[in-house]
Amino acid sequence: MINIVFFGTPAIALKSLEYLYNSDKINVLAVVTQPDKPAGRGHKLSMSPIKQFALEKNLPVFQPKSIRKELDIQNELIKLNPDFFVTFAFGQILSQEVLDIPKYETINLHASLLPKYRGANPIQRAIINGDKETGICTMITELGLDCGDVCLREVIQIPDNMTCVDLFEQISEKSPELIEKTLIGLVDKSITPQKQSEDGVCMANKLTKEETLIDWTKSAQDIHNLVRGIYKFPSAYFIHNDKIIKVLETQVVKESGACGEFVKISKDGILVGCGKDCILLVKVKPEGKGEMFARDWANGLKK
RNA sequence: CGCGGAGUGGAGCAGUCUGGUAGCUCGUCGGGCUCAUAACCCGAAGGUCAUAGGUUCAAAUCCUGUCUCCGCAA
Repeated sequence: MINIVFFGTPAIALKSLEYLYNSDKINVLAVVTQPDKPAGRGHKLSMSPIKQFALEKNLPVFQPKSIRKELDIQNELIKLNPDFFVTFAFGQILSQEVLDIPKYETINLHASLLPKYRGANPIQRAIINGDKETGICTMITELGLDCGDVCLREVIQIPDNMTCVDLFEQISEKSPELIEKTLIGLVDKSITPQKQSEDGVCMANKLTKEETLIDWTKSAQDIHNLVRGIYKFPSAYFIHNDKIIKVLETQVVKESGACGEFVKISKDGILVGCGKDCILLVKVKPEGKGEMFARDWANGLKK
């Protein structure tokens, strides 16, 4: 039986926690997650999905504002005498003192094929950049950002119409087993962590507001990649009559037209000119409104 | 009590300020035109205007409460 403490916060890590909790080879001693925060409309205090699960299963929950600074929580973790720490989208940087607590290592799951896309936002970046494949890695956590030795990796294909929501889903599905295999492999020494190559290191930075605004002078393919890369959240958008219009679904069409102009409105949607080819807006979400077909939105516009 | 937008035939909207016949762009159905059509022409069906009260001769419209959806911000 391998004893672990699970560090995680958002929904993408939930299946992994659940899987490890149900595994007969793994024993989850406790869960560490971000503090409850006022979130959403109305600023209601809400807890992370990971905490909700932990409460349901009566697992001990720790919620440090900063795990590096809160020695009392560190001491509690030491008392648990864990073999591993497992981190997955925890959202805080650990210190060497924390990394030294578990008997073996601290294992992190990162959602890219390292050393590509180190950092905060590997999933959406892979789609925005038009990559044909990405993946997940388990790695030994070291002090630098996602620079530790890689234990296991799994490739995930990105078809042309995959959205980040689909990719999140796949990563969420595939991660649990990879983590379990990693833990077992490290204990029985069947896995030897490999150094990351220095070639191909690149960072996946957080998205800025400017990046999510559609630039119609770019190629239709680039815009399409942006739209599906940040589908649902935060969504690519443009401004029309001073309102934010989010774009949820598009298709690249081999036609030409002036950048940003509505070239044609048909039952399929709104065809907009781009730097290269045209992009067909299929589904949009105007500010203050729900998701709708672009064609329906066009119907209601004043002529 | 973070800021704000919205609920009107099946869809998207206007009408609300200034109370007085339910409107627009589509869709659906029927008919016409056409070799044909997602195009065009003619016609029809379909709405207790989110909900509960109040004001009024009269409320989609003014006042009060409730429910629901959404954008920003975090």
